[in-house]
Amino acid sequence: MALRLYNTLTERKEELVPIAPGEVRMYVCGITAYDLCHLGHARSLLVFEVLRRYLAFRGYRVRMVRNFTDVDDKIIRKAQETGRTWKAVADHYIQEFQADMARFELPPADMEPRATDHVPAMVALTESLLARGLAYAVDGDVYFRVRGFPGYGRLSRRNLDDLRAGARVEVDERKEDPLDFSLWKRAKPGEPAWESPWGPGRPGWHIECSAMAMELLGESFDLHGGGEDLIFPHHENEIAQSEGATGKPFARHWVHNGFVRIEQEKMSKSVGNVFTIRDLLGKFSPDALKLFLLGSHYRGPIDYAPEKVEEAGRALDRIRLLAESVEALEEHPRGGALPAAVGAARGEFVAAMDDDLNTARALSAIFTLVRHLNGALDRLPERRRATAAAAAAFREGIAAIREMGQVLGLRLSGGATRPAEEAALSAVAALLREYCPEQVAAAPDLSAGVEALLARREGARRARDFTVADAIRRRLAAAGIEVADRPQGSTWRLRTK
RNA sequence: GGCGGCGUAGCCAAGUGGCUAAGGCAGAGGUCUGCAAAACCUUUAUUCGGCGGUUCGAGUCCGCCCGCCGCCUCCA
Repeated sequence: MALRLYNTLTERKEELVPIAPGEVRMYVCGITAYDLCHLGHARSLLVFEVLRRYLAFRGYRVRMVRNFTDVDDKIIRKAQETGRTWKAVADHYIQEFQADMARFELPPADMEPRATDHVPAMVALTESLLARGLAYAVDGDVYFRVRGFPGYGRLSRRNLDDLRAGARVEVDERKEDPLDFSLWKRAKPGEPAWESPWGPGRPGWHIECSAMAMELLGESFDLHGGGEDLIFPHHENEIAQSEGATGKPFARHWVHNGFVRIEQEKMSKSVGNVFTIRDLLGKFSPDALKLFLLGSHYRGPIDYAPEKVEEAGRALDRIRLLAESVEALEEHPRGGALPAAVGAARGEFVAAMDDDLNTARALSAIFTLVRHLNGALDRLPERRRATAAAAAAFREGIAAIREMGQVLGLRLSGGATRPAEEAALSAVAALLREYCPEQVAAAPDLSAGVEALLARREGARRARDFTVADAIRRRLAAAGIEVADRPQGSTWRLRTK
């Protein structure tokens, strides 16, 4: 068994066979640094991070490159609008991107090149395309001659005549064919410029990725990815430029993720239905957002709605609560029931991931194991006494869940999110003023506050004043604090969203 | 117009022609509890947009129709 991944180029699932045995070299198109990232970016970022992690899990060394486009029309326009330099705009949004990645708990790629650090490679690539007759220069601009590259349209399955018929491209008199695209753009006054054989200018968008990918990964590498909207023209053009210049195959495997939609419509700025990563992570934990995104297959569309992320958060809590219960197990000679099914879950997880990164199915394997472990836990005396062997088996189960979760980029541990904590804290403060005013000063943090309220509640319970006891419990629950009454006393925990 | 995708339970969603159609959320009943919560157990699609066809057998393949979406211009 090996990983089979859908290849856009061949329209079928194909086994990923690295060119260099044991090592996968992958390039993923990164962001253009002119605005904050939204949920669509988050999905793409997550999908390829999961791919990378799964490859590592399968024993491959992985080299993943994700670029930054730090010079282009949109950046220049943003600079003009806001009175900053193009460089300041790009630097700023790259920093914001990195901050978002940290909040979303995704690590950086192995290499994160900026386009402007690789201009000489882009110039060289353009020169070699000119030398091969696949490009032509006009007044300081250089265009790729689409008709000169026979394979053009193979990735996106388009033929040039159809494209031309449907083309809504601005007619540029200087182009031989309307579909020819820029390799090099002559600088207008005030625009960023690098020296070149054709005069000062800057590289076109598509050539950036070709040049950086080949410089960092070699002329031929294993996998190239991005959102499905990049298939045409961006990736089509990358293939034409790269293979046109080298005569060698560029990327073997092309992987594209589907869109995030809002109420059946593509999320995009023109529609005005964009949710930034930043806003979403103010409301939801990274794990909940990830679980939501991984709940459907990466190639299909996914419809965003806040309730769905909340649902994912509830599902996630089941895993967290199980892990906490297992950590709290007490070893006892007369424990019970050994949990089984760890091996089966792992097998199903691998089978699912091998089948075109089917994270939804992989998650079902995890949740099935969660149910089995919970069931075994329920059969333990007081749900907490296990023999040494049983306790070890439970811990092995949790370790397996953590390991599988980790491949999916999930943390599956740790406390509640900061927003949840802040909301809980203010609710607790209000309850303290109402039920134990003398304790307000003595209970400065959440934990002390809840403990004081639980002590007050325990007093009420002893006095069989269930009205007060239940009111306190109900209002704590409303604040996200879940109280459980056990034979040994009451416990509490903060739920996440 | 060209190319591509989707339509599975109340909601989300997986499903590689063949045992009883994953999993999550929500709902109902039960166990536990002073009552709850959590957890577990049971339960919720004789059926996969519609109609035909291929096949011993189709959610899965083919055709047509209906509905939704995307790409063809910058876009994850």
